[in-house]
Formats: sequence, C-alpha cells, structure tokens
Amino acid sequence: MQDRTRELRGSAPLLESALRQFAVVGFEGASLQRIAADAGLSKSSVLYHFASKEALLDAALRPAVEDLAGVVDEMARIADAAPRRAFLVRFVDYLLEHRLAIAVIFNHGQALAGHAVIDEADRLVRDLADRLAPGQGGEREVLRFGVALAGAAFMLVAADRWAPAHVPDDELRAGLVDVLGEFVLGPAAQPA
Amino acid sequence: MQDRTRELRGSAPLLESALRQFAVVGFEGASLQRIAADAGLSKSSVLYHFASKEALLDAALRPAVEDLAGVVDEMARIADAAPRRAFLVRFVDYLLEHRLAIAVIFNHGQALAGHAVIDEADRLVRDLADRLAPGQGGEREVLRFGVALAGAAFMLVAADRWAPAHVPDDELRAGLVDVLGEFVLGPAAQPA
DNA sequence: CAGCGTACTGCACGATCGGTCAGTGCCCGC
DNA sequence: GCGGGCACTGACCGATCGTGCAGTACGCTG
Repeated sequence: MQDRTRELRGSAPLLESALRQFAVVGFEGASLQRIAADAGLSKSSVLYHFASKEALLDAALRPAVEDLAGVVDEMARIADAAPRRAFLVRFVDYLLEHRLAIAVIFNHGQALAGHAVIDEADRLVRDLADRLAPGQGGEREVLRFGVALAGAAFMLVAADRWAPAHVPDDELRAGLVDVLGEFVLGPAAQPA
Repeated sequence: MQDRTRELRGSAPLLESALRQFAVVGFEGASLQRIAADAGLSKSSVLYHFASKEALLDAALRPAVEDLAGVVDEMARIADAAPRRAFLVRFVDYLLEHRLAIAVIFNHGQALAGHAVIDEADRLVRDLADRLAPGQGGEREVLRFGVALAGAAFMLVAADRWAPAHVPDDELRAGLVDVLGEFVLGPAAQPA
C-alpha cells in the first residue's frame, strides 16, 4: 500500500457518499465500487484520492472528530456553570451537523475499534462523559449519559423510519434538546 | 436458492456465533466463513442447516422478535395501570437476554430494511412506542422512547467499552431499570 | 448385513472484494 | 507549441464472497 494520499479539495460529495454507505451498511459491508458509483466516479479514482479504504474512512470521519474535540473543550471551559443548557443546544447542533459520522461512530464503533479515528472519537466521548459525571459515584451518570447520547445518535438517522412523515431538522433539534435536557440536566432544568 | 432449510435442533452455538458476527460487523460485513469457523464447522455445513445467509439471519433473530411480540402483548394488557415499573424490569430483562439480537436490530436495522424479521421487529417496536405515547401529542413521547430504547440497546453491548472494568449483568440491569425508569416513567416514579 | 437418512465436508462456480498499474486527456506555465 | 503534472480511467491481480453439488462417514431400522 502506497502511503501517499492526495488530499482532494473538492471531495465533499465523495466523502458524503462514503459516509452514507458506512453509516448504513458499516465499514466492512460498504464497497468502494458502490461508494464511487454513488459519487459519480470510478473506483480507481477513489483510490487515487485516498490511499486505501481505511484512509477514506479516516477522511470521512475526521471533521466530526475534530469538531467533537472543540465541543469537549467548550464543555470543559464552562465547567459547572449555569449555561449548561446553552451548551446542550450547541451539542445537539453538532450532532445534527455530523449525523452520519455520529451514526458510524456509535452504530459501528465496535467493529472499527483499532482504527485511529474511532479510537480518538471514543476517547473524546469518554472525556465528555467523565466531565459530566465527576467523582466516584458517577457510574450511573455515565450510563445515563451513554443512553442519552447513543439514543440521540440513533434517532438522528432513524427518526424518519419511525415517524409517519419526514421529521424536519428543526423539529428534531427542538425535540432532542428537550429530551436530552431532561435526561442529562435533570428534570429541574426544564424550560418554561 | 433451494427453499429447504433443515431446522437443526442443537444449532445454538452456530446461531450465537452468527448473532455475534452480525452484531459486530453487520450483516453484509459478516462472512459465512468466519461464522462457521467461529462455531467450529465448515461453511458448507452452515448452508446445509440454513438455506442461505438470509435464512441464517432470520433464524438468529427470530427468538428475539417472538419474545418481543410477547412483551408487547404483556404491555398491552397492563395498559395504563400502576405496575409499569414491574413491566420495565421485565423489559430490561428481555433486552439483556437478547442483547446481541437487539444490537443487530437497532444498529444495523437501516441496512436490513426489507428482510422479513427486521420489518416485523420494526413494527413491534413502533407498536410499543405508540402504546407508550398515545394521543396526538405523542411525538415528543415517541422521541423520548426511541432515545431511551436505542440508547439502552447501545449500552447493552458498549458498556464494557466505556467502563474501566467489566460491568456485571446485574449492575447493568439495575442501572438500566433506574435510568429508563426515570426516562419513560417520569421522575416522579423514582424508587426510594 | 443391506439400505437409508442425517450431518457434514471439499471442491468448484461466478461475482465481487480491495488494491496496483499503465495509460489518457486536459490544463497551465514556459 | 510543448512539456509536465493533475485528475481520472479500464484492465487486471489474488483473495474472498455466497452458493451449488457430489461425495462420505455414521447411526438407525429392516
């Protein structure tokens, strides 16, 4: 395997096709052939821009992981202050923006353990959980946080499958802010 | 494809191997070769007992789906009565017993849409959600239920990945009953 | 012992997998 | 105009995919 990966500037549609395939059928189930066809080019062309299938996965997930690092930083700065709800809105926005990547990381994370991006994402999520549930009695808090986050990750891509009609993003965002707020901030933090 | 499937009586280890592979790498990512090797027999032998890869998926998920139908029935009978918490305990037990199948249905459901078992499982889950959130204002309730259920499904197989040490089933069960109870029964239903 | 069904296997098949490589057309600086 | 790099492609490779098929070892029944 050559280690030279040509970082294509205008590769957004290709990365989105890859992300969609990875999210739906998983990394092993997705084929370069299908990803390439979906993006409108040949398999060879995909492997011209990205040295391997794994490099493609890395490039597809990288933006979400880097943004997650920013989110965790932000969370660390506000610490235990009041504007937790504002942070929650910001976090739900992050989830919506990177919904496909989030689906890959959560739904297929176990199969992808060992890949650098996934391990980094896992570490960041654990960081976030630890920060939300400090102290030694936090195991229950971590469980609550895990359920809320993974559940949100699922609904991001499954909401349409359950709802009778397409759920607009705005509605989904409002719902997730409410539900997650109730879940991780406690019922006392409910809005008016 | 021949439609004759020999229903093997002592095929439990084979079905469990299949389930584990499907849960980790998804249906398309899992290979009959690896499933067979994991169960200690040849690929041909697997295809002797199950007419195709899809038939194997069906057989592996069938028990969980049938049990789910029972759970939904039970839920329908207790309706709006008080013993909801008892039902929740029963439900978490169900999740723990079929944790691999649950992981397949939730994490890879989108890729498996169209397969009979998956569609049936989807229908049952929707039934359950509708029963928990009746009326026209229930969209938010459905979202809450989806987040809680999918989150629980995730933690069933991911708890060990996040925790510093292995999480015993008893602990996981207790935690899920608490967290899900708080989530779908409302904070008022908290135990002493 | 003969005969049959059951559990299981090795082998072969066409298709598809990820990946390599030798081109090919095109734009851009000289 | 022309040389060189850039984006892209088809042909090809060995491996593996799901599946079909013929054959084999074994245990039961007659």
